[in-house]
Amino acid sequence: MKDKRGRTSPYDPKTTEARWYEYWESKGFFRADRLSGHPPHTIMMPPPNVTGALHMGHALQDTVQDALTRMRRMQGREALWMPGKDHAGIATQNVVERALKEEEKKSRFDLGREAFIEKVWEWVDEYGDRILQQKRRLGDSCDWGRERFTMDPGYVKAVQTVFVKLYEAGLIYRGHYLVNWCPKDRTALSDEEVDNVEHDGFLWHIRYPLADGSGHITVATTRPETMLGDVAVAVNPKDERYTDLVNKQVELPLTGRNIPVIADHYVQQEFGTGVLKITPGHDKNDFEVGKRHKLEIFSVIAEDGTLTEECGPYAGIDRFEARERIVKDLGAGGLLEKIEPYKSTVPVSQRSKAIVEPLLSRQWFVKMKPLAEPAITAVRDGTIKFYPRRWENEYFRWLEGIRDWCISRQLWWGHRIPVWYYTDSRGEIDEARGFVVSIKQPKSGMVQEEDVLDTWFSSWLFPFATLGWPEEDPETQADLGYFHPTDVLVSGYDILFFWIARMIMASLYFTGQVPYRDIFITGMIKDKLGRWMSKSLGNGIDPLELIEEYGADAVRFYLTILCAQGQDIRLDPAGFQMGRNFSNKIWNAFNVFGRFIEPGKEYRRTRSIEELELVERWMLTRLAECIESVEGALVRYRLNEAANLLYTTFRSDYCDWYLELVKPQSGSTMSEESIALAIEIYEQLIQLLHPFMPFITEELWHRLRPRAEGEACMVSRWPVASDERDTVGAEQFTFLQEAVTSIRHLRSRYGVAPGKEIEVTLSVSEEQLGLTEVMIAHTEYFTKLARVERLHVGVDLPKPPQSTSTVVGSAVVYVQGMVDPAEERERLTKDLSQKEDFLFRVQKKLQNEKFISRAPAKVVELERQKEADAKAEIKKLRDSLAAWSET
RNA sequence: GGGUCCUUAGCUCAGUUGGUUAGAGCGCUACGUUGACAUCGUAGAGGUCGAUGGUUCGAAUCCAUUAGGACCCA
Repeated sequence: MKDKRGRTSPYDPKTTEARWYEYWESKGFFRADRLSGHPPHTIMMPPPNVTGALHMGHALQDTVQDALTRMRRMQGREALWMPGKDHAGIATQNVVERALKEEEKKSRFDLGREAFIEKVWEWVDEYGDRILQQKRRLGDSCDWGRERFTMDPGYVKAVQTVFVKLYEAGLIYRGHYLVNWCPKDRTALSDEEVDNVEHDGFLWHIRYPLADGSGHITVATTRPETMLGDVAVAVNPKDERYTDLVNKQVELPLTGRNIPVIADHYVQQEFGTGVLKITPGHDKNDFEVGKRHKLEIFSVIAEDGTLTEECGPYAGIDRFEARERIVKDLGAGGLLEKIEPYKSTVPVSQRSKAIVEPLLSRQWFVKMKPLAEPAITAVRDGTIKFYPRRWENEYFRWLEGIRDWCISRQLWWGHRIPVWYYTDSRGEIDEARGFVVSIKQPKSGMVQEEDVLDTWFSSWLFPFATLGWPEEDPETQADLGYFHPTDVLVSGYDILFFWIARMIMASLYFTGQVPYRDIFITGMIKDKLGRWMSKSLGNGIDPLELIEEYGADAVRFYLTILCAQGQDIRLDPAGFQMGRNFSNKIWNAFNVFGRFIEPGKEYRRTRSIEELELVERWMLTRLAECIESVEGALVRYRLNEAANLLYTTFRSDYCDWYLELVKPQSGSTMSEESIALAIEIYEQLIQLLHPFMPFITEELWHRLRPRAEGEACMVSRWPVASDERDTVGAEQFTFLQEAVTSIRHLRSRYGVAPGKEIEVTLSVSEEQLGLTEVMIAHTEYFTKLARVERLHVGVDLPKPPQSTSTVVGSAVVYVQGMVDPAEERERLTKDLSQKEDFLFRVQKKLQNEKFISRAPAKVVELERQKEADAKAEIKKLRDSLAAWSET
């Protein structure tokens, strides 16, 4: 650990991380076994997409999950962190299609369904594990032996069983509805997969001539290309401008078709001209209007986004090109009254970014209301709790307004819907004969539904499908019974509806249990400027590069520090230096006593707390308090608080004060007893840090003491806050700290050379009499920390000649040998006025009768104490100042 | 249009159920290589907690209004 100059070299994560990960895994520490006899603690990892690569969101969420898992494991729970990966229908299909095009210049249609799926499997086999390998670099302590893929045979069975059961319960139905259609991916989408994006468009005012030749009516629309599918124009029944025209016929331009003018309250009079074209085949609202008025439905846009055969001269043209042509043709016919700029929202596919087309098609749906109700109750009655609470509102809002879920996708990669159709003599599907819902082919000759299921239709089963459901053998039953319900789900709010809420519905319906009791919602990671990280912006930060540069522990620790109660995180990669610096500090601190450790020797403290040094008693007290606070922070999922507490305790308490005082003078060595306590405290601190920084703590834990084969920090027993405390000693030490700080302050102000030794007089007040002895006994502390050569302590000592002073509570610290009256007066005057301001505020409070009568006694007592302290300090300051005025 | 969140030191952010003389990291200033650590230490500068009004003995924290920003839903 030393370089040529005899200096300790910085901590190098590369030499430890891979080694310890292999060690843990080879010892089976990640495995969770229900026969252990320990109470379980389960976390389900949100399964990453097989196509994915590790990004900062994973790094953050895994850090949280791993910290919770490791802490619980150390606390004696049988901690299962269940890993898996998601087949991610569209995403994966797209990736493989792209690869196919690049490598073989082929489309999936060139290969055909079977061969294409074969290709996808090859791809999954080759690259699917990449992200899970990357997660190992972070130190994730998941039970890899249980890893599940949402396309595993067992998982497939779970998905199909769920489909069949929901169908049999009347919760799945098939029907022709207007669905969100993505012309790019050529599949239906659920409402959740569609974003409404505002864009700058136009409002076209188009004249529809009246069939009787008595003029025209002007329609305002944002989508002229769909006019070919118009079946009516509509006005508001209250709109007097158009009352006469209702029930008349108008001629649909460019088609010659006659369509009626209808009255419907859906029409807003203020919008455009107050006349809407009704196109039930391509607009959800129009669809409803059409239903009310029993109008026909025309589809004029095909699945690929081009206009259909029925569109005459426009057939086969893409919808946006058709828009331009139609507008042009209308203009040429004198039917275009005006065009005005107009901001409207367009539905966009979250994945492909293509504009979604409402299209009439035959799809499969889940009736959600019956599933949603118990899920609402579970959160309402507190069975499930959100951290932070505010996400409950969002959850309720969605579930209370829930709409049926379109689960069929016109893709090839995914769970094929377990529905079978009869065929006719030519082998063609004969829909007229209906269908059979079944996992197995019900009859030879029957063919399976071509559509696959929405990816989320498999992910929503994750908490129980990964634990063996629906197998009924006793082994898996027992596992499910033991690990489910899980304890906490850690996830981002981006998949609150897609996944979190749906899991609750599925678990409740199929297992009768909630999937988890707590939901910890993390913030999302943004870039330095607050923008989402995305490939197209190129502003992503690769966690693996960060690990390479700073080490996994540093990355994890800094992410934990940032992870405050669901707030989004603006990430500045330079910030990870903090984590690295802290790692290094931990590493070097060990060296202070570590270099005196005799190999193979076991150091155990024999002294009781009464026999310890003042600083040791103080440190033990601080440690116990720290453990309590960390504990409290962790149960409330305040990981950032826990990390902060440990940071301060380690850095300022342990390193800056404790180690500075117990480390030996140059040339001498540390006593065995002293080493033993340093080890004891250090050991607990690194155990507490282990959940956040597993690698470095494991390494140091082994250097600390001789360890038996198979022991490890990660499976060591979590420290318990000890009763071995000395609050009186701790207070005395705190006073000493303040005195030292003020001496250092004076040294600094007077520019005293660091090596120069000084003489100090400490004048305490009568009430502090007890301190005198303690301070004298610890002159050495002053020497070590502030280079005080001689220390005089007494009650109300006079100001030594040629000295400067500062006030610490009701005590005065005089530092001899440095004097500058002007400087002194200035500083003391400033301190005095500050203190007087403070006293004024406190007294104002105390003079307020209402405060005395209404505030809790404890608070009043505290203020009284403040008043007394401030008065004592002011007195000392005045005295000092007076002494200066005399000279 | 409905809803949620954010606004605290130059920057990025913490701040339990209202009671601290409002904190951290980075940055900045001065000094410093004393046998753990310059990926460090010591000392320091820097904030009327977006604005206004209210509730309260007491407000960064609760309520209302308002300004700016982010997001979700329609």
